[in-house]
Amino acid sequence: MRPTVHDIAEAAGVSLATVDRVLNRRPGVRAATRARVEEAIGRIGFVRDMAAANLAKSRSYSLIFIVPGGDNSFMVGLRAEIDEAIARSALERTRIRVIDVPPFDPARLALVLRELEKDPPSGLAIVAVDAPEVIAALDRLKELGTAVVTLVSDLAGPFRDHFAGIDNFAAGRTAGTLMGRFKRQSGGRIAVVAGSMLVRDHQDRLAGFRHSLREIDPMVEILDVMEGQDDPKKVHALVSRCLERENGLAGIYSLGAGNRGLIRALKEAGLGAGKPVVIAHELTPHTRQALQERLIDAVLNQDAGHEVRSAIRVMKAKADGLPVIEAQERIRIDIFLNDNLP
Amino acid sequence: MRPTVHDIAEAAGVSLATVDRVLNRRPGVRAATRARVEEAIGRIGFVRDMAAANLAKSRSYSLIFIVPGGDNSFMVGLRAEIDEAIARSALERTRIRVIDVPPFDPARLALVLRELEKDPPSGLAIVAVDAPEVIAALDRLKELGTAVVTLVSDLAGPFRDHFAGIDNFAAGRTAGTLMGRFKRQSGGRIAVVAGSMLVRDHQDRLAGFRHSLREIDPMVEILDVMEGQDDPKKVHALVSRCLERENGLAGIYSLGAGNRGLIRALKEAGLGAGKPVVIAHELTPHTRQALQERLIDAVLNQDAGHEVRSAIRVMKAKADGLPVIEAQERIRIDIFLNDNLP
DNA sequence: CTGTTAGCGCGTTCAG
DNA sequence: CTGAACGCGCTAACAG
Repeated sequence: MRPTVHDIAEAAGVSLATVDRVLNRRPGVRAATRARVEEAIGRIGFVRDMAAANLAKSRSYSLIFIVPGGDNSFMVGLRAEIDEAIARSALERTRIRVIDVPPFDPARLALVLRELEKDPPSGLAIVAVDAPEVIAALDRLKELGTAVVTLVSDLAGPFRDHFAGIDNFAAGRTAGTLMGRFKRQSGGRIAVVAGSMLVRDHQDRLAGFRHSLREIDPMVEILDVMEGQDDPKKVHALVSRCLERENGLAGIYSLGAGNRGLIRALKEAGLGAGKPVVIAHELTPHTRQALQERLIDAVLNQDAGHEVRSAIRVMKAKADGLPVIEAQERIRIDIFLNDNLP
Repeated sequence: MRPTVHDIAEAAGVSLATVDRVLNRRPGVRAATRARVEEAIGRIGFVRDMAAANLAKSRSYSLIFIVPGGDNSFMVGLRAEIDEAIARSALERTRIRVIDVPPFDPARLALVLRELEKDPPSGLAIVAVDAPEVIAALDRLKELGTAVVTLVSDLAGPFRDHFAGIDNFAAGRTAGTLMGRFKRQSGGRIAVVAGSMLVRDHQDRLAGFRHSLREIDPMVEILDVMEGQDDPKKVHALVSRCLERENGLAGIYSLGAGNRGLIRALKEAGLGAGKPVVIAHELTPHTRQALQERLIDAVLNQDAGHEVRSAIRVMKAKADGLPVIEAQERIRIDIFLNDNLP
């Protein structure tokens, strides 16, 4: 049988209340008594039963997710994963709420965060935009005791407790290597489609891609980045024009969203055997089908379900001051070919 | 506030004990009463607090892992992950025990399983060997109420509740596609090293590999499989001889363990630019370094830590008759290049 | 068949 | 500064 608070009390010759005060680092215990209790805790190897503690506190974690709205397939999938987590949350003393914000709107985001200060949640997971007012607001929430987790897009610095997302530089490097090795011959021109060069994820991916592709194949020519704003229509227009202009394109790297437009452009171009090697990000119904039809050669993915579950685990752990299992919370860069689709 | 058993009792006009009997499907309740209680449960939307229930029961899950001994790097890593889980298990009302068995020894395995019948654990995770006596023993344990999870190597059929491992056929297909696309020119001879063609994982991987590689490059010639018994020394001898004999080998697929031997043979051969494309399984310290030194081109991996944690979650859930989150328990086929190493 | 009561391990009053 | 007593949501004896 595992030792309990009673055992500590007995071993230290004090009462339960005193043990509790020591355990929860509350004032009102003489230093000597405290030392005695702590010694007893160490000696008998006590570990607190968090389940029982939470029951006694009737603690219920209030967790908030802030995600950008819009019809971006990836974000839609992310929302779906959060909804599933909400469905399960009743079982787990957890109240999860989602707040939608317009994409790429720091002012609005900061406003929402200020609102939260009135009733600070135990945890906040946020698809962050890198702006001073956002960082300031997060900082204040942290002061108020909220555990802050950045989701998908990171924000370097001390204003967050954890990042639930992938290493985008490594993802770009991986795409570069795959591109270099999938091409049938060295050299050639490579097109790159991004959402916007203003967000860090996309910058990092591009930098990684350039780096590793040039290393593998110095002869390659990487064309100017096309920015499609993650909008299928814009991406379609850009890629169509590019395919017309550039005869015999060797490859296309789509590092943002809006892949529906890319796929449509590829189909319309009706390329044959010499089709460019295409690498895209995020497994959605569209990219999945394109992979099966061999229109896309590889998809790099971040598992939104894993990100959401991980964010929840981390927020709870941080709220309780508990350690997290690093390996479990590492979000992998998934590589999908037509052969290993889930 | 969430409804509790008290609320049910009040709503149904019965006592707590009766509610408890209904909730736990225990006998001793008239059908009519039972119906009333069930109606009330549905009406007020009650969900049982498992943490409180487990506390009251002072339930503690006893979980057993059975893994083959030996110095195979992958299995060593698996054991390490189990040990970490054991270190955490004190916090989670879980007693985890590991039993080592000699590898590939069905008789011994069956014996160990028979021993367990005396005091059936709540859950059993086993790296299974596909043999009738093993299956029979597992079947009996299931009868006794043990949740059975196969680990790494599956056993098709109803004698297990869950498989914590990868789809090896898909893994082989993925390796085949990577091989076909990483080769600089079509055709050529490909060597395959396996542990033993008697285990299912290896059969499946080979079949998948053949399938997809032939589809991508029909001109390729796949040499006879070399069986190295997952033993570095044997693998080294086999590969060395093969490299000597086969001048200008286009690729090597190592679908088993013992990669230390493969790597040593590659180094000794001192191949230059025309070195074969090498694809191996399982990320270990050795394969990781070989990937960094560009001796190996890609490593397919199953995350042992994920497998262990997943097995534990599933055993607990099955023991409680709770549902599992399928997506969370799916073990991915990780693809590692030099760019995305964790 | 049904109800009463005493805990499970911990947190939190409210007296001393 | 310290201790006794009650309750969190649920289970399990033991009565009725």
